[in-house]
Amino acid sequence: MSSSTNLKPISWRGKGKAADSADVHFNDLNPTITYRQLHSRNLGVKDPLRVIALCDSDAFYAACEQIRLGIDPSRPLVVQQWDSLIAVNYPARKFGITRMEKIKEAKKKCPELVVVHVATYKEGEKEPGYWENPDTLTHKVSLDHYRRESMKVIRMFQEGLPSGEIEKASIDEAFIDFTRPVREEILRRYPDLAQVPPDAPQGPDSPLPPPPPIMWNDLGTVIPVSDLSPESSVTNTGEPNGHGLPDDDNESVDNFDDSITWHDVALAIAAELMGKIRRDIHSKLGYSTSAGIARNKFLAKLTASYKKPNSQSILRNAAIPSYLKPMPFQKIRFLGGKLGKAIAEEYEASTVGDLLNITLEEMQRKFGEESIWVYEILRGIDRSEVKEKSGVNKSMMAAKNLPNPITKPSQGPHWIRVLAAELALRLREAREETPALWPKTLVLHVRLGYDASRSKQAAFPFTRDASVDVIASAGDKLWKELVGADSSRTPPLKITHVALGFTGIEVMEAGQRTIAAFLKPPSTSNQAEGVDVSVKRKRDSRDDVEVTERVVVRRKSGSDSPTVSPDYTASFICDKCSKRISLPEDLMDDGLDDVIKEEALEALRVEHTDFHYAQELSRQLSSSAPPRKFRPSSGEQVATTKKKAPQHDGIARFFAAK
DNA sequence: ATTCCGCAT
DNA sequence: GCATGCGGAAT
Repeated sequence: MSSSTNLKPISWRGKGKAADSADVHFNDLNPTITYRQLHSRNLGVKDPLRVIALCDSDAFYAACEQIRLGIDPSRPLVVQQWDSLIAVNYPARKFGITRMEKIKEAKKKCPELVVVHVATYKEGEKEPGYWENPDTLTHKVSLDHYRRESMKVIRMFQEGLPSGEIEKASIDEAFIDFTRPVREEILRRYPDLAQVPPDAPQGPDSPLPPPPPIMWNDLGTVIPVSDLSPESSVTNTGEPNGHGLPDDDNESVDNFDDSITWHDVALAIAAELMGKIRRDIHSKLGYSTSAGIARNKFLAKLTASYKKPNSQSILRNAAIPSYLKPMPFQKIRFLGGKLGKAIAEEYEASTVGDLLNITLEEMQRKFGEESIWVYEILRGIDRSEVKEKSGVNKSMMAAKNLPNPITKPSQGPHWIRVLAAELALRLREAREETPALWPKTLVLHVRLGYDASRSKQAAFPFTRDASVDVIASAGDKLWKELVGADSSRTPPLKITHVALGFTGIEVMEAGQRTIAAFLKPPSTSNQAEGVDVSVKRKRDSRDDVEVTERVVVRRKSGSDSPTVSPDYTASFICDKCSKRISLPEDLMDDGLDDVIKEEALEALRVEHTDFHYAQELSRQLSSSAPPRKFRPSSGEQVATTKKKAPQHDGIARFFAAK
């Protein structure tokens, strides 16, 4: 009722401004493709040959455990977290087992069910493990294994598609932009199309010749053009199907061969490529996947759920209207929540078809300007791009609900230590992949009693060896600031949730990365020893310039006396800033090859020069964007910002000897 | 910077 | 539910 009035419209995801819906392009399901369009490279979301796929793993957590334990994939298996289930594989679904069910019930439905409890951190342990009887009072869930497996899958996408953009959308799914690889393949298969025929009536703007016929048979399930039954898209039969790929079958392979378009050819090629990668993933890693292939992200996502598990579905443009019409719109991404509910109530609607006669103006009046996004989605239009996200998250959080709430401030450090152990491990592993990964801040969240929650953040020291101790003590400090140390307080302390996390995690770019490549990775076996090079960033009040101090911290772990004055042999003096620029000292010990040192020094020199150049640019330029290599990876600009120096002004900063 | 919210898997 | 992750917005 009135609750729908003050609804915050969902965020506008498309880049551009709101479309004039007279933008015929997106409405045209059968555009004529010209040579110019085929040869063009940068049509973006308006590319008439755009092809996007969404590929996700079937019951991913369950599959992870099944593979880890070498269990026959046809056996019913669930993943348990405390008393409930967080994943149910397809064989188990056949017994009617669902998530959000108690293990008791599940076992009753299927006595031979394999139940695996998710790994947990035990207090004091540095690594998670699969313990006998994990207790929510003393243990903390670890999803590390799933993250690691997820990365393996993502890597296979990336390797299988050097020219395609990959957006990791969640732990078990990724969007893939096939537009470019498909175009390359079209030109490879039909080389004649590379040239505009001399007799083409309108030169490059002439339409392509008629497309070749398509053999869909092994490419996946083609969503039929005329099937109006909602059942087909909703039901999940959960066929027994642990084994081979592909299992796709087309009920109606061909009652549309005369209507084949070049976009269908593009879809078919994408399906071929997608199938190859999926088979590869299955044979190399063991995971079965499902994919949807269509002209944009939203349709790809919807299409992926057409048939699961272990299959792929293809949505031809011609089938879009009939596929969408009976679709319950609350299944659509971003319409699963409040907005979807409000719309359903407002118009007493449940399917996309029910909403098709609501005009744009009407919707905007009720739900705000931005509901054009909804209006378009209902018509199969989605202008959002596949944004390259290789899997390095911008934040990393470890959280714990406390069924047994903390009542005394002194209990904080215990859980903080557990969370810190997880963060340390995760950061270390992330850096095995991407050495040049640097978290900027550490945040501590706590929830008090019912609803109130507070958080506190602080800069995290720049250190390559972010050990449990470093993280935990930084966390403890935040805890003190947040909770205080006094155990006597007005409303008695009652903390039901603690979370510790890194934010602002960034990958160093080009020049910087070359340096990072030379950094010795922290010893994985014994990370308690070693030298931390941390840097304090301080503001110099006088001239508003950032100064840095180099701080060498020696960690405990028995043995050795602190080494304090490193011997800087490999260094140079920059004639621009007349600073001595040195290689990190830990590169200098353990008899590193001189040649390598030289290369590292050279990389450092290049990087340092780049740094000055970037500064130069940021001073001079105001209009044009800086070259990519000088931009922080997260996308904030360097050149256009008012700040005196780019955020990563440097590794130089960290390595410059005073 | 902090505190929310809402969305999603 | 739980454990995450993301982005936006109000303060």
